Amino acid sequence: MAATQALPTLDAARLKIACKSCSLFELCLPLGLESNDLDRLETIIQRAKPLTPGTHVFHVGDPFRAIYAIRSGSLKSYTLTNDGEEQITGFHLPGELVGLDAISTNAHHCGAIALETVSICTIPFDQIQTLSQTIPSLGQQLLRLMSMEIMHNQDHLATLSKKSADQRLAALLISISERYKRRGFSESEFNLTMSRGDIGNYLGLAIETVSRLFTKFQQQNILETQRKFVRILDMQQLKTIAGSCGTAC
Amino acid sequence: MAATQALPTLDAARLKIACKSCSLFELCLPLGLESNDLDRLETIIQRAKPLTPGTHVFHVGDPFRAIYAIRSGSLKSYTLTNDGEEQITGFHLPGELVGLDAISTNAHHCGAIALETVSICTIPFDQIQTLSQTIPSLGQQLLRLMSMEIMHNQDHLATLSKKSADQRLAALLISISERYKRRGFSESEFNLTMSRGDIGNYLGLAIETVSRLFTKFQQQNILETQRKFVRILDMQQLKTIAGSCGTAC
DNA sequence: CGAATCCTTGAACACCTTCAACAGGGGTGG
DNA sequence: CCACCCCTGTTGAAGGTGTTCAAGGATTCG
Repeated sequence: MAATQALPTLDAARLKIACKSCSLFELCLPLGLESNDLDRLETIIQRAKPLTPGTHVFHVGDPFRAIYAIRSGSLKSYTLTNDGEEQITGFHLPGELVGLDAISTNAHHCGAIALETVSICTIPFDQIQTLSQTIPSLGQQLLRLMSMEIMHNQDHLATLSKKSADQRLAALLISISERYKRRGFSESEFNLTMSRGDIGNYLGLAIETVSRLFTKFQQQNILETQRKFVRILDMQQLKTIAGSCGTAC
Repeated sequence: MAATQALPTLDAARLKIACKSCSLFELCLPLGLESNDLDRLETIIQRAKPLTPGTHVFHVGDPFRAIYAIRSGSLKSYTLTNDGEEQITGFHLPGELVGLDAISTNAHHCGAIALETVSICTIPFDQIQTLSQTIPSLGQQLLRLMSMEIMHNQDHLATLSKKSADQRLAALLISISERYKRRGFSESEFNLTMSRGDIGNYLGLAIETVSRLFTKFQQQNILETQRKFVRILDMQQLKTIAGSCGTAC
């Protein structure tokens, strides 16, 4: 059972500060694991050098070997449409997993690119599967995370299908704000790590429309922006715009 | 509604002809299972009376107890937007699983409604999890099916984000055609089980737009339609419209 | 047979896109 | 350090695609 071999002290130290002391613990794959199971998970996790902005974590079509958790920084994931255009499917913050869509085909259907300097935990999939057989809660957490991804995609799908441009941008800003908040950062001030073009691509809008919306929100005193920096001045109104459901949400 | 009479011998027979002889075997959850493992899976699968059109398989917010496989007929699944509107997230044919999005929250995020008379296999989730611990390939197949759902949602997301109304309807018709074909039905003639309103809702278009597109495709001799019946006359052109990538796809 | 529902068609309008030009940083090289 | 260039982002005007509003036709079901 304890395949964990004695490790050099340096590695042990590095591993020790890994998942157990990671502030993202409760958002990430290890959630729900016992301490000793966590130790076993940590032995299979690989932590490489940070990636520089614009670097691929994996490309579309790459063979599927691992899933990836973000330790710090942010990513965008994208698919290619059949005429070769990029469709951004999500922006990912620390604690989130990417690469889950590759399980069924054994090849990455999405690509993932660093939006800023990013630290990644690489988790080889065959080893997760092996571990899951003796750590049921690991497999369960993997299922939960995949289910969350399905839910999130469905929400975004509804956004693209039904909402106006204003609503879409408001919803994105709120989503980013809430995710930063959960990670202990300011919910009202942050730097967008993605370009206007990325935002437009993700929201199904032209880049010019996104730009105009930022201007408009600023004129309405909902936001204050300087290029990538955003300060939310009126969260309530932003939520009203996003949800268009009066005061309740 | 009517009393579910216990018919022991009939039930036993019905269970016996279950997954092993089901024509959907290779599309569904049992794929990849050994014969004896399949027997064990079949003991937990519940097969109730067919549902009548318009009946819910499960509602939004229902506690999560099981996932559901379609034996015959078709379903639509939908989420509710925060202002209470229905957003259809998918149309489902025999062999497909629904309810996978509920795993993370233990409550159904989507609802599912029968579009016609539908036979359902109910697979209690706690029992799948128990079984998966001794049948690894069952857990793997579940992961694969969830991954496929993620991929499918991402494709649809790209459709809503980038494609024109013509492209969206063409893509949907091709998707339905291909899925019928894989199940041994005609790829060029079928009955749409969903309404124009459902199609519009799914594709992010007004019902009037959908209606006009059907008229247009008919005038272009791509389709022949009589209300819900569709005959595809020019599959090649339909694919060209959907993909807008010349002759290749 | 009538009512209700679903679908179709027409016309005006709105929203967002496209095209075009310009502004403003950030980096590089002189 | 400044000038220059490139890239990103902003702004304006025109145009198109799909929506909305409105009315009429078809089908189903009681």
